[in-house]
Amino acid sequence: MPNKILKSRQSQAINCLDCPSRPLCITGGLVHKTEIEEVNDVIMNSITLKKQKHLFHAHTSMKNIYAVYSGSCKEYWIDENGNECLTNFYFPGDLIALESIPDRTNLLSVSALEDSELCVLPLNELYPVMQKHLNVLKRFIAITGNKMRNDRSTKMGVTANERVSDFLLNIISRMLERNQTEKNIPLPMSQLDISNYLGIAHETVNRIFKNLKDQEIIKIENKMMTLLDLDELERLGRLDYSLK
Amino acid sequence: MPNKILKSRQSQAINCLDCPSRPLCITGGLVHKTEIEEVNDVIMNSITLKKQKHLFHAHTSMKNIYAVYSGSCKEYWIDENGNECLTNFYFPGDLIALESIPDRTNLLSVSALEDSELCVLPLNELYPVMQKHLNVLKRFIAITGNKMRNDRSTKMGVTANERVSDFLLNIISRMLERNQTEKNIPLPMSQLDISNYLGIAHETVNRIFKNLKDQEIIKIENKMMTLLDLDELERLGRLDYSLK
DNA sequence: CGGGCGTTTGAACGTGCTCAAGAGGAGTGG
DNA sequence: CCACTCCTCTTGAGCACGTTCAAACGCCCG
Repeated sequence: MPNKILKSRQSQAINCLDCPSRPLCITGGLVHKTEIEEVNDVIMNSITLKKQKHLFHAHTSMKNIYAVYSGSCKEYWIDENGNECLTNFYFPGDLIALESIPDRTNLLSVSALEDSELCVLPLNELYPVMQKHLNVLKRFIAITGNKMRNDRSTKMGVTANERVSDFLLNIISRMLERNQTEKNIPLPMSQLDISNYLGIAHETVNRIFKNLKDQEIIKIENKMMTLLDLDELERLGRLDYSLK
Repeated sequence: MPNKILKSRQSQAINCLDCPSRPLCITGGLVHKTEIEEVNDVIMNSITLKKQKHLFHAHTSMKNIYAVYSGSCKEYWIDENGNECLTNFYFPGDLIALESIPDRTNLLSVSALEDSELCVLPLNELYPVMQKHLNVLKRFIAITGNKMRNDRSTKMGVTANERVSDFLLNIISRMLERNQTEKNIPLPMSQLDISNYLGIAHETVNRIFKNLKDQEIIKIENKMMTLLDLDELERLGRLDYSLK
């Protein structure tokens, strides 16, 4: 696994208490300082991951879960024809590898969409903290529930237009949670990634993006999206994210 | 909520220790009798649910999770056009309402596909057992991970043939886990349910079923499926369930 | 400066949808 | 117990959306 640098977390001044993504992450909603600090103590290391480098590959063993501190990642597998099938995108505050817990095996690969930093949470050290602090236990289980909801919600659309609109609404909703404004939505993944995620030809994704831009519903330049007409985008999709 | 009968669990002689679905359910893998018994003690009641009756409706508050003891359920929501969008099927040993934990709100409805029995697990009473017994905590989190994997795996196919094949492979794999033989796979849901689940026209589902039957890959009669040619079904799908 | 990736656009084909209609089966009420 | 209704399953025909194939361009990165 080249280009992956492990650093002691202390030396980087990364700390849950002043992490901007804390509300979304595992210490989100916790009020007692001791609870937060005990989770923070579990996270000894962080990983710096250069663009396109892998956090882990499919069919490897898993010991840690990871929290995105900065940047973004994609999760995928390679099918029998060599196609890259994307299963998820991860942004700051998201936990990676929750799926790998049952048999401690990664069934999917994860790589960075851009230069990223990730916090390392050794699973075996996290369990005792959950046992000691009910609020940490509740928080962790709530996060797994939120992931189930999020994973479900992005692929319900039937037509290509619905799927792309729902995808954008999902990204927008997650970015607004992360204190981005609607003029400032990062889209770090390529259109090809989006097509592989949605199970749609990349030409179709491109044409739908063009339509959305021509109709002045969104604007995209330099991997950043500006939302111009939320009402119309919600009308095109099937989901209600209640973004108002 | 008509036709829903709550009984004291004791009076029904339903007990985790001799439940046939225990290996798949929350006490699966546990070896210490005290652990199993303390989980069992949390489950005071079971629910008898007649076919088509609801366990709960969307937009209601949630206090319990449910374990299917017998029968089967479907989970769905109604979109703005009144279409029933199926999100999951639940079989004996499966836990229902894990998604509802974050905000204690059901976003989806669940109803019975056939007469069913469900065990009621009050969430607030389950937390202390997880805190006390590391193995119960690990088991619960493993189940959430398994659900994430299962939810993901059924909708990756792009073509209608792939989606139907993957759906059948998923059902078969879950039924073999439940000690069914490949000559004896229950399909309690209607073709309409399957089409609503897969996001495919029900006519298309029917035609693909007809092809699978004509090619002697499967046989279906009276809501029971017989698997005749696993190799061919796996070739048609995209997933590898390694069912051999 | 060259190569490769990502994006854009066009044209033709084909899968799967829509609409329509009928048969079979289960459940309900008289 | 039968008749009626509704739901599910089945099959056909035409159409449309999205794919596939092809080609060209811009741009990032080495």
